[in-house]
Amino acid sequence: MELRHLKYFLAVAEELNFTKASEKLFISQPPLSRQIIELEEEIKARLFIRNNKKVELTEAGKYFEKEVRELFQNLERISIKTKKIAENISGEFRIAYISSIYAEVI
Amino acid sequence: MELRHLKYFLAVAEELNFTKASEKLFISQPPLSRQIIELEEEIKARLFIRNNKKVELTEAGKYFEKEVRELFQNLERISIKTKKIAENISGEFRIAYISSIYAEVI
DNA sequence: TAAAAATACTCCATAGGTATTTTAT
DNA sequence: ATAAAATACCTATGGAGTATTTTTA
Repeated sequence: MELRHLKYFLAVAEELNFTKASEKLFISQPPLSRQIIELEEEIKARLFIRNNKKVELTEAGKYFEKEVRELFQNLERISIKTKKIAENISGEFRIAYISSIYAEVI
Repeated sequence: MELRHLKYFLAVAEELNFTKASEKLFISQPPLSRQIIELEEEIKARLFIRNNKKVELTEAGKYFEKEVRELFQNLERISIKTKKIAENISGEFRIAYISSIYAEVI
């Protein structure tokens, strides 16, 4: 499983239409279908019902969507905070340096 | 960013040695180094210090490791529960079917 | 019969491999 | 002098595209 699978899943869960979701993702429909099938095979759970012309989320799919949305939000939050920590380290260093009576602005 | 990047990051964070981590991941060292650099570029934070022969986590890297570990645990939990829900749905259906007075064991 | 998903292939981008260089002790 | 990461380049797996078939309402 890769984040790609999860991202594609969210697009289909939102559009409930593989063709529309593929356009939104700027890929064609067949690879999108394949990635979703791969995901369903990997987690061993059917996520969509493609019975009656319209695509629906299964109960498992509904749960998965909610959780995967949170997971992406988490990842975003983690990435931003990691960047902030990296900046703060150099930030603190810069302040300490400037606060020296020998400091020059460079 | 893909889960691959995060998985590789955790391996290096654990081994603190790119060569050993690459062996553990069954890939060679150069692609591992590249994937880690890609990750650092994407989140715009240096995760490792490769100064003095030994690899160390930066402060940002330490935070990122902790959070990414949790993220993977979450993903595992989500996947398992999704599978359980999918099984329960068919499980309930089977019970409902068998409970019918017309039911046959098939 | 029409709209959309699945299948069958082809192509190509990039993950991964090999060889080598750089770096730091 | 050595151990390990980075760089350069090559290979090949699998993600994405195109054409077509299948499905079901």
